[in-house]
Amino acid sequence: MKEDKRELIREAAIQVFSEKGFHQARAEEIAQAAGVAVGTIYNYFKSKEEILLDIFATEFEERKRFYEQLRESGRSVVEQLREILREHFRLLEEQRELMQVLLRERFEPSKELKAELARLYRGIVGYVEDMVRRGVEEGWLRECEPRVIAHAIFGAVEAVIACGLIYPEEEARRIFRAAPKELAEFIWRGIGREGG
Amino acid sequence: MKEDKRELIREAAIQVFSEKGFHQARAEEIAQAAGVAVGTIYNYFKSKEEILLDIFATEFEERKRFYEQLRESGRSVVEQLREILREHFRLLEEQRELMQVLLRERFEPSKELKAELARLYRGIVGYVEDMVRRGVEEGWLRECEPRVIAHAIFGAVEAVIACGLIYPEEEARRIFRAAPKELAEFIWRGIGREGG
Amino acid sequence: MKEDKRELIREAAIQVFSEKGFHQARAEEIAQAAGVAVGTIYNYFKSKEEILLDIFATEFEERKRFYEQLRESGRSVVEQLREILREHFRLLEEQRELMQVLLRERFEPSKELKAELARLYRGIVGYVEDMVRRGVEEGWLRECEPRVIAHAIFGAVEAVIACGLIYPEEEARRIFRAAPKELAEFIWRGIGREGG
Amino acid sequence: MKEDKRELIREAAIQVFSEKGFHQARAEEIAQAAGVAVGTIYNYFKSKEEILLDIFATEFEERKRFYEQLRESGRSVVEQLREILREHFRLLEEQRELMQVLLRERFEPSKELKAELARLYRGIVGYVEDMVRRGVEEGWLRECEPRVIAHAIFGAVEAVIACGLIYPEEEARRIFRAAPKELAEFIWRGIGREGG
DNA sequence: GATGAATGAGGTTTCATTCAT
DNA sequence: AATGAATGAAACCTCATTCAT
Repeated sequence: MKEDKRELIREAAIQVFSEKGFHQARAEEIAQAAGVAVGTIYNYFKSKEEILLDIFATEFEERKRFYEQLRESGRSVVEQLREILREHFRLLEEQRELMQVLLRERFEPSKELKAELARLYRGIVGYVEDMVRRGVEEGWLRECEPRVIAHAIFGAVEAVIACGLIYPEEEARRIFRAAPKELAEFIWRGIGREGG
Repeated sequence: MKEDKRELIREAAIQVFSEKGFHQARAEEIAQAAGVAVGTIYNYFKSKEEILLDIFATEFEERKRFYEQLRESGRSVVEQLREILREHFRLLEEQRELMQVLLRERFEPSKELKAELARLYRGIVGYVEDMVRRGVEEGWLRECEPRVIAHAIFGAVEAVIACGLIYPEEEARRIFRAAPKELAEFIWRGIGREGG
Repeated sequence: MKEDKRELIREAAIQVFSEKGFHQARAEEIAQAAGVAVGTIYNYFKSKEEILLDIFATEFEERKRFYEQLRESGRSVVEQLREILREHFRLLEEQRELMQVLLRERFEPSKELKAELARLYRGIVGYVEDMVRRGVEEGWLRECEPRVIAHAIFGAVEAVIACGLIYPEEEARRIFRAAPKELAEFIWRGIGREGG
Repeated sequence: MKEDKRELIREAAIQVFSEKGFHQARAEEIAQAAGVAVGTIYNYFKSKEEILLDIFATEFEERKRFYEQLRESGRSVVEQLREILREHFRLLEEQRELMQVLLRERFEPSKELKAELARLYRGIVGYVEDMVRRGVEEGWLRECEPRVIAHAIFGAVEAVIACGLIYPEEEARRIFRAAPKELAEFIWRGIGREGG
């Protein structure tokens, strides 16, 4: 019950942040979107910043679990990559607004958030990096700098996702339909063993 | 002379925006960084937003010229891609702060900026898209969705650049040294004709 | 039973008011200190202000009784004064926190409280004033303006008590030990008949 | 010019603080009383608290100078005491509102102010304490605890001054007229050498 | 053109009080 | 009677922008 209200506020915040961006989002708007009074927000979160941080933490926690399950699934690296892309774009369709927030506020430079966001972000990219490193060690992937490549992969995916912020609804949808296959191909060729 | 002062303010704004982010940057700070009074800023720019817009416009204008020259240089698509990456990372070293601003505020959703930024951004990616499309038509590149791939390329590069916001100075530099070659390889394999 | 709870809350309020002052004291803190829920406070008091008022009223009522008993005790004015000082400093040791509240919030100017506090305060000083007036009439004390002198006596005592708010614990205790005798001497010489 | 505005705001704050008390005084009211906009206050003071602190510091600085001049005036201790009382009551008539603020907010318990106010307050009482101590050493005053007596003197004076907060205007004025002589007598007898 | 003091709308957060359980 | 989550008015302070000098 108590957590329901907190969740309610978090969802409302995601919606408002995605529309206006973190700094433009007023506490009053979040409250309205959640159907509660302004004061109620502060019964569940210490500050507006804490809501954003909570959104990141929750989401990254979930991705972390996803990556860990994947890692232990015993599937091939190619399949793991495909799975990651599929999951990313599934989230994108289902939680478009959340994704927008994660994308936009990623580099939020306010002192208190910066360190924490960077930590969470690095954590996630770290999974891809590990995967690539193991792929190279096990001979599935060509020689490369796993950290650079991990960021490149992440960036490629995110940039395509960001089309949702840039192109009109219709065009965005067209892009998203083609994206998973295109990206998988692009990434696989980019790092796969020649002739693999 | 008149343009010197405007330029001075723009440079100062880049510096402050890169440190604090657009919304955290106070007009007073920009004025101080520029060595002028606050009022002076408003003799050259209508608002804080207009400075950001100007930064984007100027930078994108420059890139546009660069891409156009490149397109008419008659070089092969591979070489053009290499050249683009080289240029990107050159800018990154020389104008780290500017790049940070461009990255961070890209999705700035404020009403007035959004449309304009989207237009500028699409313009730039459009060049890569065109290049890829021609590459495919001319048989240099494999069959693909040029728009998706263009964004993927762009995103891959930007994500690696963004490492500068995430990793400590030392680590970032290490990444940047390896990045151009790694990325060129990644992208080229990703879109090149098999056996190309 | 009912009064026990009200008393419990009053005691808690004294403690919190003495630590933070009336305006800095939050209802939640008082509730916590009393070991009840916030709502319970409002079952016994109409408002936070009413608690403060009740603290003053209760305390002043008690002092009033003390002064009346003293007046009817038939003791000499000198002895009555000594008794008052003794009582004051006894209270100070026993109810340091209460005394701090009485001192600090005495001039609390909020509309509803002001008149009432002034009335209570004047009532108390009035006893000393009466005592001094009778002392003069009966020839025990020198000619003087009883009202001015009554306030002076009261002030002298309170200022010494206030040392507890100003000096560190240790120093305050040292002062308090010497205070009753010093003050009695000071006041007695100040208003006694010469050569008395 | 610049200091004029700061002074203007300080005066306005004294007026509002004296009417409503520090915590009840809203920044907006102070601004209105000063005939400036709210923001202007914050161009001259970091916070509302800083205004109060500034009022204390300025006033105490002035008193410090007064005490130091007095100390070096070579006058007898009796005369010095009379002079202090005269000055106190002169200020009271001229700057009734300021005195109310100094009295009321003296024990303000907010963390940041408390230490500073206590320091300033102790500084002032310290002068009286020194004077009494020298009086005792030089044989003008009877044996006593100078610190206790200094606070008693201060308190006696302040309590009489506080009548201005408690009694109606007319009655207060009547008290103030009699007060300096009465208090001087009271204090002098209280600490003077017998038969002095 | 340059200045920077003044402006005041607007934002976040607090907290006394209520009321359904 | 007791609870404590919800309320929302109110307060402090910020800062983009203006304009008289």
